Amino acid sequence: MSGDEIPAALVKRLRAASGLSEQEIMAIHALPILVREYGAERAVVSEGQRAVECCLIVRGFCARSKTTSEGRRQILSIHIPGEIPDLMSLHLHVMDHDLRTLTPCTLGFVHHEALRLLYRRQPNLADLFWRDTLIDAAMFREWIVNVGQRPAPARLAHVMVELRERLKLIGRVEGSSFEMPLTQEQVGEALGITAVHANRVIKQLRQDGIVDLHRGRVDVLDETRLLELAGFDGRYLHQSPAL
DNA sequence: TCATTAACTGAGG
DNA sequence: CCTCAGTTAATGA
Repeated sequence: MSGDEIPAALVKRLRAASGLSEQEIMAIHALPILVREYGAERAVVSEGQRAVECCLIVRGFCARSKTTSEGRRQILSIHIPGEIPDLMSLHLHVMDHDLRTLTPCTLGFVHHEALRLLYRRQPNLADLFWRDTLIDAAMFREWIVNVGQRPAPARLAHVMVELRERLKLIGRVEGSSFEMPLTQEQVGEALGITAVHANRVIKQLRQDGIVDLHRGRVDVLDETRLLELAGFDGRYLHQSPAL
């Protein structure tokens, strides 16, 4: 990871939300960030822990999840480079869920104090992070509808389309194809189904000629039918600035 | 280790 | 009777 490229995806995302001044970009690049490497399926912060730093994803995919007393794990959200999944720990110090890696990851850690200082010096950035947190909450609402009300194929389709829209912000969609490097076990955890059933659903979408999930990549075969199946309405992502 | 598939089971419409 | 989904187990990449 070369020099000041650590917050590159973060800057891209914030830029997509609204303009960033040179000063604000410099302030982000000046953040003291401690970089650590993680393997796949590693705990970053766990429920009950007291967080003193926030985690910026530099490379790889992470997820927030909770595990029931019976040991069933539900993925609550998937996170991509440029995102700070545990921004809330700045105000809610004790974690109420787990943050873990899905794939091998490069993670950047910023102490809460450094973020507070940034907020004081760049109030516009504080607004942007606040906005980010609200969109995060909107994604949770959509996730609940997804897992609670959609049939499994539509659930998978919806997760795929949302992921694609977010990957677009950091320039990581290539034509009709994008990364979704989850194992079928992890797909099952996201959709609330077993890995075996996740396999059936993936197979069905492939056979129906809608979408192919293969070796951590999604290939969209039929955009129209994918959107229709997902019942996707991107309003909740609040990406279009002029509305 | 992960993905795939079959066979069986039961819930529910 | 049909669809959806969990369990178990075998097998392939």
